[in-house]
Amino acid sequence: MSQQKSGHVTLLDIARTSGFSVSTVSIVLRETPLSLKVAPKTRKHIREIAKKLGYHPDAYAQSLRRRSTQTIGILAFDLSDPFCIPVLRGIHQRLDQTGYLPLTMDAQARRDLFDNYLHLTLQRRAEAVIVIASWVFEETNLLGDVRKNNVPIVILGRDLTARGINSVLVDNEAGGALAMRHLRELGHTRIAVIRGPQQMCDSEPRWQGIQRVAREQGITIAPQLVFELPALADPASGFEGGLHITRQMLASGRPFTAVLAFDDLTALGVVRGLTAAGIRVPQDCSVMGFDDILPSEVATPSISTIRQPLKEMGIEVAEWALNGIARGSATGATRPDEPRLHMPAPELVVRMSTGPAAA
Amino acid sequence: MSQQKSGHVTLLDIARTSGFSVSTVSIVLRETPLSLKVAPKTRKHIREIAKKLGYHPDAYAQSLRRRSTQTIGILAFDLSDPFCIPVLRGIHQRLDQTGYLPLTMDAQARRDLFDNYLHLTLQRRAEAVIVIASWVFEETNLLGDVRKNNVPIVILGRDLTARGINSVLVDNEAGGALAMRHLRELGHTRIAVIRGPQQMCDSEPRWQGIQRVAREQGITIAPQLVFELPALADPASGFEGGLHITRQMLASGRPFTAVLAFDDLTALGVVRGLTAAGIRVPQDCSVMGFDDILPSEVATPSISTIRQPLKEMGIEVAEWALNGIARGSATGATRPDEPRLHMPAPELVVRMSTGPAAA
DNA sequence: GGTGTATATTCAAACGTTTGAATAACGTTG
DNA sequence: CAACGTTATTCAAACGTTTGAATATACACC
Repeated sequence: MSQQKSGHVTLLDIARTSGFSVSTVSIVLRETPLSLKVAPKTRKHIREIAKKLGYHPDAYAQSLRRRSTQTIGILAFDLSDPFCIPVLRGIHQRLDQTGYLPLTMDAQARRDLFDNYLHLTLQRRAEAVIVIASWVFEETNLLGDVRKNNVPIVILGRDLTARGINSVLVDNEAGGALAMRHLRELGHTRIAVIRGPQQMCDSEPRWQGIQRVAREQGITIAPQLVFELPALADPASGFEGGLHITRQMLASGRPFTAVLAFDDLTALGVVRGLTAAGIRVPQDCSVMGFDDILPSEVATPSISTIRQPLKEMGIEVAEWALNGIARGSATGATRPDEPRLHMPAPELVVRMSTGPAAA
Repeated sequence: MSQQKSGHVTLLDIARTSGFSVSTVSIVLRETPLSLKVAPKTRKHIREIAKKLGYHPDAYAQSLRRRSTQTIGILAFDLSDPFCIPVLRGIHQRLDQTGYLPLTMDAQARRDLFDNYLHLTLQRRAEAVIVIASWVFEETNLLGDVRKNNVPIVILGRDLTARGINSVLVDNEAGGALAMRHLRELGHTRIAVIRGPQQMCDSEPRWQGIQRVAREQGITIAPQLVFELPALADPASGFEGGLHITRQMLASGRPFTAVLAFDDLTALGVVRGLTAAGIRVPQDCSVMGFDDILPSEVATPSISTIRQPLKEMGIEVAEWALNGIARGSATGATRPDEPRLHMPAPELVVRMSTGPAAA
């Protein structure tokens, strides 16, 4: 049998077994133009041996030689956030057609891991970096090393165009507006709002959208019915937050017929709180979420929500990364274009948790 | 400025900038024993230049030279299956201490992608492969090439010891028994069971556990109240299945006070079906799930379920992978030990969806 | 002044590939 | 038969890194 040193089958193993040189073997297996000039019999022979030995070209050696790793680093801020998976799906879909391999890393909402993985990404010579950061994302010295090694970078979930980074994120203002308009059309006027945590960049624009529609529709949102989630790193904490705030709302005694929650998990917490108090959803009170994650769909009542086109956003961001790579190699240096911003419109998903305002 | 060819900062760049040789720079940056003999002034100087230039060692060149990639391939059958994330977390946790980088790939429940990624894993010279395959996982020619390249392989979610592969999976028999015993202790005797799809390896042992406890407790499960989910690739299809089967159950008119569902999504489908028919959970009918995924926790009523120690299983499987690597390098060839099987006990999680049997 | 030792730095080979240039073998042609 | 074209295969350098062996310098010792 072949006498490999590394335990892996190499071109040399095939060369020795077949009696041809390493070059010939490479040419045949890579199907270089030159391989057309190799006798068909030889080609067949070499390919058979490669298959029999279970040969797989060494991506490391190939990359070193070709000076391209065919890799794109994907840095997810927290994979357990249901937000991430559809985005990844979109990225994969776009990348699968290209031969680029996504190198996915999960920072688990930890700043130290995030920085760590960023270094790893550079070490692994990813040709571009995609950052998925829906949740808290303290500024890091991203720009420094990534720029120095002129690796194109794109971010999904935050607007960092101010830092010169191409960004894709949902149009949160439009989303807030969509949610508010839906409740208004159902006849609700006394609407409680649970805003997102201050630190989260999504919070403010959603609130702006809500207020805009309120103004347009000539209704006022009582300040006593506006609440704010506490800042917590754990994305699942929204549920507890929603539950807790609902208890407060009910205790205050102030009447309302609908709750507009910051996200789906918060909305699910609200449903729990209302149900515990004997208030039926949606007959007695409507509840509105944001994000459209799996639990909203399978809960009973299912949650009406605002859907982000996550998959499409993933495709878009992958496209940008590929563009960045293409541009980089074409000009030799990424010229500092005006950074681009893409804010796709979200979509209203009407389910069971919203209904006409009670008389 | 440095005149790199590849766009990346290399040792050569640092050497030229600092006036020392590539070797010296490498020795200093790698902090080899030899580096103790390099003048402190020189060391400092070199390190500063490296930092200033934003140098990151090229993992590809390193791996080639060191003949070790410090990479473990993780092949998830479907990342959107909530089952996967906690497992990944466990794997990460164990691996983070070791310097090994998990190379995670999502086969999206597609056979072709799975095979594809397996090849990629070998090309990328992963030193071990972890397969996470909770859902359908048709036999592939895994064994062939992976074995030929003597890469240790471990699987989580199926028992493949018969094929000589170390396997970790929850004790499904015990889980089924746990669920059944819980319902029995609440006084239920007329229990409907929704079995998993035939093709899924978890289905049979769970069913065995259920039957064992039924026998022990001297109750019989009416064959008319035993249903089976259809085989579908989409892990989220359990919800539809549960809903559909519930409608059948109700239509049949046969009385029952509890439903033991194959998994959580199925249970959520059952709740939807029952609620739609005006049957209250758990007052009129209890519902039991299996898996403990996020939706079960945040739905109202939350779902009583059987929790798999997914994170611990991830840690275990990572441990085995590391062992496999250590052993391989020690002996030069993996000797065909008796493959190991680890079946951790699951845990009962009592929530809101189960209660005393109605009189 | 030759030999030895400690200190500081560099040489050069190797890892597995790819690929432009070189070579060999074999007609064909002038 | 020498010069040339094809055709089929191999040489050798390079990618960026690591590292055992080699070298160079200084400094003492007998």
